[in-house]
Amino acid sequence: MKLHLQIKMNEALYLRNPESSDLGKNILKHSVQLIYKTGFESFTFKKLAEDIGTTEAGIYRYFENKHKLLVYLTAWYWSWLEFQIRFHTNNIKDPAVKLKRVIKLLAAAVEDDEQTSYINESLLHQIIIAEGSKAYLTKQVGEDNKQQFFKPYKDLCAVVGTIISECNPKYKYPKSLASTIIEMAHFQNFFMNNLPSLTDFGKNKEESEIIAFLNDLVFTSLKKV
Amino acid sequence: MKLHLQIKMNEALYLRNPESSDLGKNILKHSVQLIYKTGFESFTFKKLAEDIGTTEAGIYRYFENKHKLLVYLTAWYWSWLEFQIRFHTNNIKDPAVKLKRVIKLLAAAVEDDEQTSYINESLLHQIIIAEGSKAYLTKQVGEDNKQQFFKPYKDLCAVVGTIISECNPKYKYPKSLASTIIEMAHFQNFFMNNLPSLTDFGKNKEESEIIAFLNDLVFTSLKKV
DNA sequence: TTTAAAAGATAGTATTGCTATCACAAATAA
DNA sequence: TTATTTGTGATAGCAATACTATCTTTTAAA
Repeated sequence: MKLHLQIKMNEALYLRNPESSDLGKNILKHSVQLIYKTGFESFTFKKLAEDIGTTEAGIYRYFENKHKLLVYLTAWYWSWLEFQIRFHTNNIKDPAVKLKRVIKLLAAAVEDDEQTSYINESLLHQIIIAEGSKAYLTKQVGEDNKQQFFKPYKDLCAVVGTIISECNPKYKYPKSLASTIIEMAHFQNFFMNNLPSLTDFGKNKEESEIIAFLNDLVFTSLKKV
Repeated sequence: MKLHLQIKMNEALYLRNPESSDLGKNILKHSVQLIYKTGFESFTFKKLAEDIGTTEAGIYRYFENKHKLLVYLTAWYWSWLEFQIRFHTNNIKDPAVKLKRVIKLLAAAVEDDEQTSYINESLLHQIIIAEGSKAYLTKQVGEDNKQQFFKPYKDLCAVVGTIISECNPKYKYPKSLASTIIEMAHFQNFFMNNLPSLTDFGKNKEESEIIAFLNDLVFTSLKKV
């Protein structure tokens, strides 16, 4: 049985649904590769078109601009990650065990799940680390938020926040702690690889150490006094 | 007595020292205002030149491109903040009291220190919140790091990390905790104002709550068992 | 089999991100 | 004092980016 996970995306993110055609799927696939390779700043629709073997105008029929495409990719990632979390924490009763699983899923490298789709999750994970926050660190964040572009991210935070509250119902900052561990799972990874003196993991560059750090951070915070 | 704080900047960040002339100082002053107003993405040297009343070519004589200017401004900010921290924690013996001061300085709105310089620290603080991470979230981060562009940021993290270690010498992640609280002081502020459901401060939007959250996070982590 | 939708091909335009050149004024050195 | 350097202003220009428009061909649904 070949299971195909379909993620329902916000329609305001695209002009034509990229999942509805080969060209659209190619846009997603090659944009992940190209952004990964060149970074978001020097990524252009022209280069993407050349990569795919189509024309610039062709890309513009799917996405209004590269910012929308980045928001699409990040939204897709957060939705996918929330599914992964629900799947891998299903039937776990102990919220602390659950939370540990979540932290591992957030901070561990993603193994590419080839049959899932035309999106390489492992590359996308790297994109989220380096470019993810650019999706919301803009002047249009308010507009974009009104259009619900960040719903998948907020949903994920809410899921994590709920587990935190299950661990300790008296803890006062479940949402902020949730967004902190999500952001730090990525930032500490970026720092470890690029500005290692900002972390304690510079020697080994092992993501297991990031996981240990986050576990320590979270579980001492949630310890009932 | 009018004290004038001079920050020694990395010379590779500029082509001509902006602190050495009126035009240069105007570039710094107006770039802070314009980036604050329009965001870094739509900020251009053309617009900046119009704002100042000079020409685009004039700006290019000082800075190679807008990325270098952003890195300059962030480096200036971190240097300035490190000075603030050293100044305001001077003679405090208890490292825990010191750390609390630091967290407050990181997370509290900056009151503009008019006589300090032609840079509006309060606006610059807002720029760091919204644009600061774009200084290093690029493909050139390795190159930029080699040229020591992020030294002020790393120095600040080191200072905070040292205080953390003074609080609890056995704590295993002083640097990562330092970078976490610095980043979160800014991100939680951005979230509070733009994506409030990612935080627990949405109702009141008081930065004192961010400070309380960070204090809780840090001091439970550092509690000796 | 017709007809509509998607894709390809090509053109064009405004803005961005620069570089180059020349003239002029002010500061500085001889 | 004159000569010379240095900074600034003004203008031009060019390649790349970020789109929009139109027309034709292919594909696929009715």
